This record gives sequence, structure tokens and C-alpha cells, in this order.
Amino acid sequence: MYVGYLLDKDNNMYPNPVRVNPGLNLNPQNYVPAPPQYSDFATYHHVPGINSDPHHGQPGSSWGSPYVPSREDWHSYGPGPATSSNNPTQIGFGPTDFNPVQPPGSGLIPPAMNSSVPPLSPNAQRRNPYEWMRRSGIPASNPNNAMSFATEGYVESGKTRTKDKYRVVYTDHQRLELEKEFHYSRYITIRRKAELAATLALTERQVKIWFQNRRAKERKVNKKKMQQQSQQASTTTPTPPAVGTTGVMGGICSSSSSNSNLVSPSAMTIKEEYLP
DNA sequence: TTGTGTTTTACGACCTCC
DNA sequence: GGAGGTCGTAAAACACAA
Repeated sequence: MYVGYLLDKDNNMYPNPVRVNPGLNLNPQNYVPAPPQYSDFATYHHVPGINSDPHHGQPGSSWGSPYVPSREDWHSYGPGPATSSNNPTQIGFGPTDFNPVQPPGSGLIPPAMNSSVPPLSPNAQRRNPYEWMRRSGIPASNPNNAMSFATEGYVESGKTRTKDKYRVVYTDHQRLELEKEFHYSRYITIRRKAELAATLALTERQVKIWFQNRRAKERKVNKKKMQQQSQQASTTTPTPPAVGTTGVMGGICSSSSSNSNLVSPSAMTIKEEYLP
């Protein structure tokens, strides 16, 4: 859904048939050549080199079959319309932006490992690490400074939340990777969190909070959908609300179970899978 | 532009689990 | 007690109509 939003927002973002350049966001240490990804999300592979996680690629894990959205949810990862960047303000993830062979120090190495270079921003290959900040939609407090703006940094600097706003806007790439991970599993493991944080040049805290916020968003969306459906049910038929329209509780309960009611087919998959 | 509504990061409070 | 969960909320960033 959210990925769909991202991609709806900019269909040009990931025009490549394969997932965003596998080497783009990988530490040389982490990098393991990735198989083609997102040709079918059911066989989705995570950021390469990190699927050693117990719940990754392990059918018999406690998660059972991990959240597997319908293929439709991920069709947009396929070769998108190779439209030109009509909107100059959009961050392009086109082939030029994701040139597999990027110049040294162009952002290939995440700042987690090399803090002197920008993170995996769509414009990571820009020579000037701050040049892309001037683009529309890219705030001055960009994720390049995620480490410094993130909690640790601002706490150390003595800034308070109200005094100095520190919120950063994650790059589309960071969000996409997080979304992909979220689609794979609503809850991230410690190991996976560390890997993702390093890969995306975020702190583990940021990753954790992003997942928390993402689950909250999902609950909110599901709640809204359930309300809409219950309204429709009440207006169309005099029968009581259908089973599953649990109202607020549906949104409050664990997102991995009841929260996935009445949403996309993929979410319903979750519900069925995680029901006791 | 500007006003307004929505979304996105980030936090604190509180709770549960180990 | 620490880690991580939800919930509520603040505020920046963003979208969009007027």
C-alpha cells in the first residue's frame, strides 16, 4: 500500500525491472549479489546478505509464512512505465540515478560505514553531497545527517524536541526499503533491524520507530476501512455489522492479526496466517 | 502565495515480557 | 530493569484547493 503510494507518487522512481540496484545500498562488507527481486514478492529477498535472519526464508519459522502480499501489491516493482521525469521535483530513481557503477564516494557506501558521504538517497551519486538537498522535497535536515539529527545526536547536543526540531525526511529509497521489509514482516527482528539500519544509514532506533509508526499507520488505515465498511453495511442492509467489523478493537489489537482485517487481500493473508 | 488538511518522523507515557 | 510494544501527540514536510 505504502509502496504503492510511493510508486504512485512517482512512477518513475523505480523503472528498472529489478529491484533498486542491489549494490546501491550495500556496504561492501554486506554485499552479496542479489537475485532478481520483486519479480514475485512471494519470493521476495531482502537486502542481500541479510537473509540469514531466522525468519527470512525459513518457511517453518514462528512467523510461519511471512506476510506475503499479493503479487498485485508489488507489480509496481516491475518495469514501470519508462516515462521521462515530467516532474522535475520528483526524485528520480531512474537508471541514471541508480547507475550500478557509481563513482567512489558517491553514496554507495552508507554513512553508517562512511559518514562522510550521503546515505542512499536517490541522488546519492551527486558529487556534492549537499547538492541534492536543494531539490524540492528534500529538506535541509536531510537524512544525510540522520545520524547527527537522530536521537543520539540531538540528545548529546542538548537540544530539546520543542526547541530544535530535528525531524528528518527519509529518502524515497530508505522508505522503500523499509516498506519492503514491512511487507515482509510487520515486526522486525533485532538482527534485521541492525542490518537495515546499517544498510540505510539510519539508526536502529529510527528503524524501530519507523516500524512502530508504520504499524500505527496500518492500524489507522484498517480502522478507517472498517468504519467505512460498517457504514456501508448499515446503509445497504438492515443486518447487523458483519463479522470482523470489530470497530475500534480491530484497530487496537495486534496488527499482525486482527488489524489486517478487511484490507487488501494481502493483509487478509496475514490475518489468516497469524490467526491461532 | 496562502490557508488548510494530511502524512511523516520522533518522542513520552504506559504496558508487557523476559 | 531493559527492550520493545501500543497509544497519543507535536511539529515538520507535503499536497492541494482557493
